Amino acid sequence: MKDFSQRLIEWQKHHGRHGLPWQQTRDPYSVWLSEIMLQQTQVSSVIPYYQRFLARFPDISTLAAASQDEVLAHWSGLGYYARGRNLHRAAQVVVAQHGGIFPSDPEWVVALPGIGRSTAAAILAFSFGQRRAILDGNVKRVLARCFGIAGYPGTKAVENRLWHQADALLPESGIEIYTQALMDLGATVCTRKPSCDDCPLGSVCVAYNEKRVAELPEPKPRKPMPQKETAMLVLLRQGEVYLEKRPPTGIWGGMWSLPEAPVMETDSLARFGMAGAEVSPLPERQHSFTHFRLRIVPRVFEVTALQPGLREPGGLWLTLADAMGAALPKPVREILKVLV
DNA sequence: AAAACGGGGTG
DNA sequence: CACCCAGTTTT
Repeated sequence: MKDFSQRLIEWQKHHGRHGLPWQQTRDPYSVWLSEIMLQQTQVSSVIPYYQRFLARFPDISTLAAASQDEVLAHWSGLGYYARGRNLHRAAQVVVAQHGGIFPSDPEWVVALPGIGRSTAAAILAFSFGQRRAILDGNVKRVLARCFGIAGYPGTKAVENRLWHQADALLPESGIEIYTQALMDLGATVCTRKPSCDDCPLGSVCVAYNEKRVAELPEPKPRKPMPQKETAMLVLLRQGEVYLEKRPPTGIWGGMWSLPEAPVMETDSLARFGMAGAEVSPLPERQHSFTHFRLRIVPRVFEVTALQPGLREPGGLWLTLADAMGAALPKPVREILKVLV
């Protein structure tokens, strides 16, 4: 598709990103370093790290000979330290297996730790001018929209179609500027909230012309989160409420919370060595965690008797005011708020 | 709070 | 192969 690549290349000349440090070189090691650092990290954050890193480790052999500690020290602040560890290990592989020369065979490149198919293609295109397709998150978005490719790009079938398109679209020449254009368009125009007015593909983009820009690419299908439920006991006695400290790890680790009981349980008070009467019910609430949703059924009791000598480890009677000053999970705070 | 990210690892 | 993960930023 000449139209596609030519539009991108023309657009790149005026609207793409130019003059970045790693665009001034074809040294494979420098290009490699930039591609790794740019994974999940924005250009502006990468630039100072890239320059410091190259100053200290100017070539693959120097990097391979360094200690992991020193490599990670130069990565410190960039995040995703597995990238730094993989880069370091890969440098040692390049020294051991390729005499310190970065390989130009894609099979060898993808075999290096931290380099997948797309990253390998980017490195080989930018450093050796090889005509290879990239397919990162940005490019997936551009292609899914431009060619109206439905389905979640994380599935093999959709990904295969995207790779096939990406391959078919490659220009005969100008792979470097074209590859950079795809990345830049995806990063600056064809974003999740795209600026289609500024897009050179507007007239050919299926999603744009069918007004499906917001629907493509399709998001990952979410499995319905497990729904759990618990009763939270609001135990009141002489104007005080009973709180207990949660275990240090897990949900709400180390925070102060209300004692919990199965929603069905009828004599929950007995488990706490107390007697009393249940009073007005409070409204239920839903709380969402990363991995499940929790239906919270608050149950309020006026406690009239404490088992003598009761020692609840981690339990504490607090005035409502003091309780509200403690480290409470949000739903607990909201339950207590209606009582003050 | 939830989605996205690229590579790696698991079943 | 489909799926999940760790660790982080963005929405």
